[in-house]
Parts: sequence; structure tokens; C-alpha cells
Amino acid sequence: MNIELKHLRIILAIHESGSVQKATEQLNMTQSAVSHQLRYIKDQLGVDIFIPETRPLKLSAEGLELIDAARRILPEVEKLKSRFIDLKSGQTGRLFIAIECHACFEWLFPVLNLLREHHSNVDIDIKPGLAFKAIEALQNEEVDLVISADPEKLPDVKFHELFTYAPTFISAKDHPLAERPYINGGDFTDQTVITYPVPVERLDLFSQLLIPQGIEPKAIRQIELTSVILLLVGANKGVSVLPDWVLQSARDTELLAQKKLTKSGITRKLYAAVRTRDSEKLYIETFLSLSKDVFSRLARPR
Amino acid sequence: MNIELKHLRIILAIHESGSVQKATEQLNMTQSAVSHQLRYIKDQLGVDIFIPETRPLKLSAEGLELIDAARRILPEVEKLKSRFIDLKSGQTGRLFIAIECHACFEWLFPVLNLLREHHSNVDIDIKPGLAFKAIEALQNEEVDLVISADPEKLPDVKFHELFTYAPTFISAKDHPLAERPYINGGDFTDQTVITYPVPVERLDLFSQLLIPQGIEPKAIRQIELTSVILLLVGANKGVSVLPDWVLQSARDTELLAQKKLTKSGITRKLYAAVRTRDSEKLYIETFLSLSKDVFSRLARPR
DNA sequence: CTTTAGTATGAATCTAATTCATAATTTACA
DNA sequence: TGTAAATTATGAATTAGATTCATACTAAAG
Repeated sequence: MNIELKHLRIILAIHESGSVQKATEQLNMTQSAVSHQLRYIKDQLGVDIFIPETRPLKLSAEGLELIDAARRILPEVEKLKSRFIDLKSGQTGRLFIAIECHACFEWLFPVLNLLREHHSNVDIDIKPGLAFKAIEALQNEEVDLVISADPEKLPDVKFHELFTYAPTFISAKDHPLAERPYINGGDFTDQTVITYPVPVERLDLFSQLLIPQGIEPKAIRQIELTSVILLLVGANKGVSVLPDWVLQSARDTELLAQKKLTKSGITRKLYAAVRTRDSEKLYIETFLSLSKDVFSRLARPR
Repeated sequence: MNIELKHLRIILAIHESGSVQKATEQLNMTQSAVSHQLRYIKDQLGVDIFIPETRPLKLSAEGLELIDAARRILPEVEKLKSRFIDLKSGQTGRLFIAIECHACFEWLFPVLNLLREHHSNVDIDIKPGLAFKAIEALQNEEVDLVISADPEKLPDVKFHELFTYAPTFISAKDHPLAERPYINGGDFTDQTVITYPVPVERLDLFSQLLIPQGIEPKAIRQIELTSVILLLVGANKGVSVLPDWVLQSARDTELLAQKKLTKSGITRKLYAAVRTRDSEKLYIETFLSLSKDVFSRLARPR
């Protein structure tokens, strides 16, 4: 026995319009096609749906049951269809985010709060623990967006530039290096460096400066919270390198010395990586523009 | 956008088996056919259901939603299908009954109670108010069975013989006619006749005896309940004609005189009329055999 | 890095659906 | 009650859709 949605739609249209003839418009079929299908349905189910040779067409006892079922099932399917229309257009969907850049929590939280206001139908979340294989998780659809500083050429992933920042050296004001106009890699050999608890190759200081020059600092101390790092640096327990945007508050600038890295300074770019086919989704575009807004407000000295 | 149940079944089979290859058996399709269908579904929905170029095949975020929907919708359809299998075989269904014969309530109630025990899934009911156009109501599927004494030759209706009975004259024992060996039509001209409250042409006494002879009784008094008719006849308020089977109880035979109608006696047959295509349904057959059983017990003098 | 299992694809084939023309029925109305 | 109008049913031809076969491609395993 083969029943398809098409058949339920035909039966329902006939019943609600009262005749095969009237149903043809609604169904966009000719009278003949409907009639042939009606016969097919009858054969499949093994019973008459409409009482033969009556006009207006009347449902049989069995036909009534079929109509009941159609009225339960078809709206479910319609719901599914409109759900997919929404999903495709980005009216609704899922935005799971992985961040390779630990400090990014600073601006990501306000962005997500704003995004939630714009797109209440989008399921927004940050997925921790994927930082290392973030792009792979993106391709696997475990996450839908990755904040990354290392763009790659991949066919199915698109990197959208968010903004430029400068990894910046900080120390206590009375630290010896606080006198220098800028900091070089070699300056770290006898320093305790305070970093986020992530593999060193994912830190700008290491990937951009120390690893290329083969330099290792005296010690590394790993701290989760940015505010605690600032505290410890202020207390002269070590030095650190953080994105410039986290060093804007008045308190930080009073207590800490900030120096550029190398004579010319190091700058990096942050990207939002999404799957190519998700790029036009509305909430992705909103995320990108909100990110730029929030960042520019954050980066502007107060 | 066109989604069919077939597509939901394919997606579900692939997901649950883990690969297109494994799903082919379950679906009775070749790998190629499944693959083509998969592409069609993707095109229709406008999104990838499975993440491309991964093995084992993994659902995309959108695919997950489709699976959820399939798991809601497909069981509904399966339920519908098995419902129709039951309907066709007569495991379940509807048995609405119209009775042209008013006295039939006497044996019909016990029959329906027994039938309910055998077929708890059948919706059994007596539909009043259709007695006059009962066969028409049967053809319209307003009812599914008609108890009738007047079989017709109709292509879509089948009359199953139930049993034979004798319309029998009754009067009080001290009534003048109680002396007669049998009763003729003319005997009614000066009698008050007590009948059920239905058109006279549907009463055996009239249709079989008085109307053909053009006789009218002195008066007609209409009473709903058989027991009240018996009471009134016993109290000499009139005479009546009832089927022999209602006159079996000891009390009746003591208080009432029973006479056959005409010298040779009148006999009639009761039929159960059903739509031809319902004839083989299990609960119809059970109804017929139960009716005969119950009647033979009722008709046997106690 | 090659083999293997799984998936995608194009062309040919087959099946099912639809159309067209027309017959058969039913209903409405005289 | 018969006739016209409207609706439904049906057969053959056509068209669209689904499936197969052969083969190319891709990812994973050894």
C-alpha cells in the first residue's frame, strides 16, 4: 500500500471544494489527472473514499478517516516546509560559535546579546573546547562560525575580515622594560610571561615573534581571566602581550606600561569564518556588522 | 518546494543506517537511485541535508530538523495505513443500523451487546429517524445496515435473510374475537387497533392484510413500548398484531389470546440489508450469525 | 600511496503521471 | 420524462519523473 502526501492533498481538495471539477484549480491539475489519481488511491487503499455515483461527491465512512488523517498530517508538512524556507533565508537557524582567540570573549558577549535582540529565532551559543580544531568543527557543522586570526584558502569556508588589532606588550610601570620605546623578541628570554591557558602556538606573541626567532621565555604562567592577568602584571608578577583593545580602560592605562612589539609594531587581523553556503544568511550578516560596531566602540579610548 | 513521504523515508533510512549504501536494502532501491533522490531533495529544500564529502554521512543542522519532522510524520502515516488494512478486512469499522421494523429492538439489543463483545473496535450504534428512507441512507453511507422486511433488487445492496416470523393477532382472553380459530381482515372494521407509532403502511397488519383489502379499523392507537401494548390489549383497550417472537413469555400466553391471521396464516421474512462491498466484512458476518442465534433462542417457547 | 568502499553523475531505460479526446453518468430544468 | 448541461470516467498517446547501468570521483583504511 502506497500513500503519498500528494494523495492526501487531492482527497482533501476534493472534499473541501465539493467536487473533482472545483478541486482541479486548487490542485493545478486537469480533471482527468485528478480522476486517474483518485482511482489509483482507491486501488491502493482498497476502499472507496467517495461514495460512487453521487453528486455532490460524498465521503464514505472510510473517506472520513482519511480526511481526518490528512488534516493532521498535512499541516505538519506545511510547517516543515516553511521552516526550511526560514532556515534557508536566515530568518531562523543556529549560530554556534567557536573562538580561537581567547581574549575575544571581551567583545563577543555584547555582540551576541545584541544579536539575540535582532534574531530571537536563532539559537545562539558559544561552543568551548573546540578552539584547536575550530575550522574542522565548522566543516563538520558542529559549529557555524569561528573567530580566527589565521585565514586559510578553503573551498567551503569563507573568512570575513572583522577588524585589525595590535598585540601589545604590557608590564608594571616600574618594570625595567617599561622604559623601552618598543619590545623585541629577545627581551622575553629572562621574563615570566603570563598567557591564557592555551597552546603557545595559538598566542600572537609566540606565533608572530618568539617561535619564528626560536626564543623561549624564562617562564610561562597561564591564567584564564583577562582581569586577573592585568592584576598580576600590575603587581609585577610577570609581563604579558594582549590585544590593544582590552587595554583601553582608564585603570589599565594608569597602572600599566604599554609598548608596541618590534620597532614597526605587529598588527593582526581577526576573521569570522563561516561555511560558504551560510554566508548570505541574514543572521550571519547581522553578526558581522554588529561585531564591527561593537569593536569600534570598544577600541575608541574613553 | 515539493516534499513527499518517500523523501522523508529515504532521509530517515540513510540517517538510521549510517550510509546510502546500507539504506538501499531497507528502501529496495539501488545506490544510484537513492543518490539521485537525495540530490532532488536537496534541490527542493535548498539546503544540504547531509554534510557533503564526509563519511560516515553526517546530518547538517538542517538535516536534523528534517529527521525530527520525519519521525513525527511517518508514524502517523503508518498508523493510517494499518487503519485502512483493518477497515478493509473488517477488523474495525462502523456499524450504524437503521430499523424499519419497530419490534426488532427486542432482539437487536442483545445482538448488539454480543457483537460489541466480539468486536470492541467496531463503532456500533442504532440510528433512529431514518426508518422511512432506510435503504437510501444505506446507499448514502449514513448507515451501514438496515433491518427490513421488504427486499429489493438493487445492484449495490445485498439483502441477507435473517429469519421468518408470523404477524400474530392478540386480544384479551375475554374479547369476542378470542373465540375464533383465526382472524380475517374484515374482523378489524369495528376494532380499536394498537400499533407502534409509525406510518401504517409499514405495519405488517396493514401492508399485508388491510390495505390490499381496502379495510380501515374503527380506531388506531399508537404506543411506543411493546410491553405497554401488551398491557393495554390485556386490559381490553384494543387488539393488536405483533410478531410471534415477542409473544413467548409465560405471562403473555396466560393473559392474552393469540390467533393467526387468515386461515392459512401470514408469514414474513426479515432481512439485513448491507452494501454489497461491505458484505464480507468480518463484523457484518458476525452480526448475521449472532442475529440468527439470538432469534432462535427468543422464538423457542420457554 | 595505493587500495577499497562509498558516493556522484550522465545517458539510457523504464515507470508513472498527465493530457487529450471522448464516453458515460448524473442533475437540472423544461 | 426527456433533453441539455455539467460532471466524472476511461483509453490511448504523450510527457515527465524515477530508476538502472556503467563509470567517474572521493574519502578512508591499510
